[in-house]
Amino acid sequence: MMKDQKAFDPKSFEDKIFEKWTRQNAFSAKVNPNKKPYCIIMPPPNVTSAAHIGHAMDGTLQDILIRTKRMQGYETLWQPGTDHAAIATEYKLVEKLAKEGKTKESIGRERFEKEAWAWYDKYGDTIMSQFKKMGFSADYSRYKFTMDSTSTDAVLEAFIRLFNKGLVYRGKRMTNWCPNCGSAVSDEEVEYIEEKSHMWHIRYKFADNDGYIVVATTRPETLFGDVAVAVNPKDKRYKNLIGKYLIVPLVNRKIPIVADDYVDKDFGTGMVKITPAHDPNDLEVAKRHDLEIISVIDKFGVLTVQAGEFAGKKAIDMRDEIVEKLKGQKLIEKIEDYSHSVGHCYRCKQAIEPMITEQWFVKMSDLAKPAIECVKNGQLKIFAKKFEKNYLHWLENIQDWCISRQLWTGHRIPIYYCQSCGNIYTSKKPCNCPKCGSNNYVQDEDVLDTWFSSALWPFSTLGWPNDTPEMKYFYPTNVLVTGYDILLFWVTKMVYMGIECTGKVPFYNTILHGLVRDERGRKMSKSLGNGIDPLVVVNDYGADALRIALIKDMSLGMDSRFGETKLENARAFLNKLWNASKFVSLNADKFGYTELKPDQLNDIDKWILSKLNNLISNVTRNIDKYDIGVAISNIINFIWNDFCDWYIEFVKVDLKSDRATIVSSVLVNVLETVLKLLHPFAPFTTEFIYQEFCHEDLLMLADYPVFDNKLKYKKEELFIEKFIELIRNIRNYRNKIGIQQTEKIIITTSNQNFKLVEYLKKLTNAKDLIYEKNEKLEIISEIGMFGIKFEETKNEAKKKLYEEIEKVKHEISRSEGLLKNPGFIAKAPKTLVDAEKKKLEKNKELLNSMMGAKCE
RNA sequence: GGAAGUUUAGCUCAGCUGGGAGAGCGCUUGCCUUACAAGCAAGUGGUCAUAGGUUCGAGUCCUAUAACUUCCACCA
Repeated sequence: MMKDQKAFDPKSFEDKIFEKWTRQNAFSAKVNPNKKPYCIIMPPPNVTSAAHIGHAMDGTLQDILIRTKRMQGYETLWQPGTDHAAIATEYKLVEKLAKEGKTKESIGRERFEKEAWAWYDKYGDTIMSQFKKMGFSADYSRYKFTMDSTSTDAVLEAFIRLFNKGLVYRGKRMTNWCPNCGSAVSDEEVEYIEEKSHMWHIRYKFADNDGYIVVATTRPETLFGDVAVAVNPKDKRYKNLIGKYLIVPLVNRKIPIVADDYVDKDFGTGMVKITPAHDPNDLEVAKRHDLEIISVIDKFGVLTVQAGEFAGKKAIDMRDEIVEKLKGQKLIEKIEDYSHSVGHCYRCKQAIEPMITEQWFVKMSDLAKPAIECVKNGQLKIFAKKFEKNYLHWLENIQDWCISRQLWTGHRIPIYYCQSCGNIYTSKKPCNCPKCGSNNYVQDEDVLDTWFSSALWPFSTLGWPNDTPEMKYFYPTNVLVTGYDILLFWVTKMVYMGIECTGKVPFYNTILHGLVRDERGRKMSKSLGNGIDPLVVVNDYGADALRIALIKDMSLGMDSRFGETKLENARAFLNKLWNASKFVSLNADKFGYTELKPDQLNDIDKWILSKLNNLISNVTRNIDKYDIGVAISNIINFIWNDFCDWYIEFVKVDLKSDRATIVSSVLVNVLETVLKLLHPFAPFTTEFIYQEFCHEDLLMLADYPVFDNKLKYKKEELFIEKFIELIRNIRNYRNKIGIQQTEKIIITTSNQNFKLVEYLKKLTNAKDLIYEKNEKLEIISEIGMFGIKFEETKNEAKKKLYEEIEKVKHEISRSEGLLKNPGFIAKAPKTLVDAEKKKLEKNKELLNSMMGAKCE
């Protein structure tokens, strides 16, 4: 067991500990009216692939909160699940089928859906087993999936409610079309990428003479769809051209020159070709001028018959050929280099084609209002606060949400078209037309945007629309933890759908963390090959090291870097804890341990207990503020510095004395308390060590430590801090003058009342401490004057003393300057002025004694 | 074009409501001191991006500037 094991070896116990938790159902949540509920709904990872390091951080943060609250006596539910990610999954499935020489059409919708489910199950299982490896204490028995029956029921209910309220409508509008995915995508799913391209200046001849004008375009292949050329009405150059007609090159169609404010007369040539079928702005112009809409690119990105000889070929591939042809006809004025941003599908990275299609939309104006309000009035808080601006700005300017997707993966839209009477109706299950009773109906072919089901996730997982005990007890949930990158995609949707469907905000607090970048600060990506597999890390360093490395330097809303250095550091810390525990355990076996009795404690014991007590309040406060990185740093500093470097070193003295049982008891007490504080961060290691102390119960279900006023030993705490300073001074001093740490020295002091002799000797490696005044060198501390006996005076000693004197002199002049300043005396707080005066006095005394010390 | 964030030691980052610059890693020196060399002790290292301002006092508040990052919008 631990005592026989030289070093921390997480592989030897992690799986066993997890089994133990599982066997005791330690993760399971029940509706328990005797306890306060605390609930976190896990953001569902996409089933497109295994979990990555970002999920590891996201989950670690949630697990820390859940485990802390569980120990603090809340009934905690951490609700896990996964998301079907329609577009992304369909993309991967189609890719997979292509490798097998099939297409989705060739196997048909039914078989395709079967394939999809096999995929969902495979990755859902993979992700959950990864989460278990990382120690995430979610209630896996409640695993949900955005396509399972409960989620489907919620989706149908929500859709029908919105439809009946008139908040869902169908419209023929300009939408973002991904020719590669063969589907519309929402505004949020379009990613603008800066691309180097050209601006082609094309000549358009007049209909009635040989003259021409020049328009500039970045998309020459759309010219077949031109229905006008627009100029700004205020543009004097072209005023007399308005109303004249031009001929579209290559297709020889006659189009008018119109005037419209939309045109910027200073951009390009001040003339814009209007292609309403493939540009949202052009469409607006066309509407104003009652122009025809000519579609030249179809759903596959292929040119239509309108493109004449180019029809049937991919529009993007034909660009150069079209330009060549124009060149041949001397219709190209010039070609400029030009870089502009082009919309791309965020999944498949192909260029988006704006296209007029018929889609279903959710009307946003009414839904957005309460979602804005709840953040403004503080009902819903966003951490870090800076993101509230983004959130509000987004919702205040939101456009209607396109929710239909031309895919087979996802929830099929519950809309039916009666073939007999033309009625359009919605229903949870296929049913005869409610208007004419006909059974001749068809369901809409499209599926819903994945985010439609994700938007319902905080309550669909709890059983909504049914009035389940879970809904009553756990909803609204307490906190949502996710990356700031999906604040606008997802968080906003959950809020307005939550308020619309349940009348309540879905969660009170939102924590937004940053992205995990690689050690050099680069985004992790497949193309760079710098991605890190969490399971590989768990295998190499252990789950707890992974967790600590991920969150230690994290601050909310900021990207963080991650790599070997941090992992090694985290593992070193756990190894330190391991060895400290071994030390405590060995001594506990040898000397036993009891309840602490205050009258048996000396100043050093009180010091560590008081420090521990402070730690409890700091950690608790920081976790409540979601300063998770600060909280873990507090704990690490306490364990490594206060407990290991000082307290354990101090008590090595006591363990050889009749105080052995007393300090052994303090050691056990401090260790167990700190294990509890650390448990949410490093669950495996702490649980394992705790079990080594022969506990029947689980650490993860133990009571969380609370600040205890009785353990506040302010005086002793300060005194020992001074004592530690003294030891540091002596070590520093002897080091500077070249007496090695291993070499025994004799310390002298004039402080007859000094009681901590044995500790001082042990920690400075002194042979003896003798009472004697007027040493060659004096070390001043508030505890007294100490010196080191030398056989010879050394030059370094003189130098050192000189340096010290200079330092004190500097301090004196600083204090004097400050105290001479009338403004400071008048306006600074009294306590500060008094403290400064005291400091001055003390330093003057110190200087005197130093000047008195002689170096021969 | 609009907005937000960042800028502190060689590197990664802390620094709460303004009151003497911090940690870890790295580096230097000395140590296997019977829990731990994944360790111990000591040390080196910063005009807190720049310029102004408010204040008795500014890393901290205000105003500009610069660099980097991100989000939003997008003019053909």
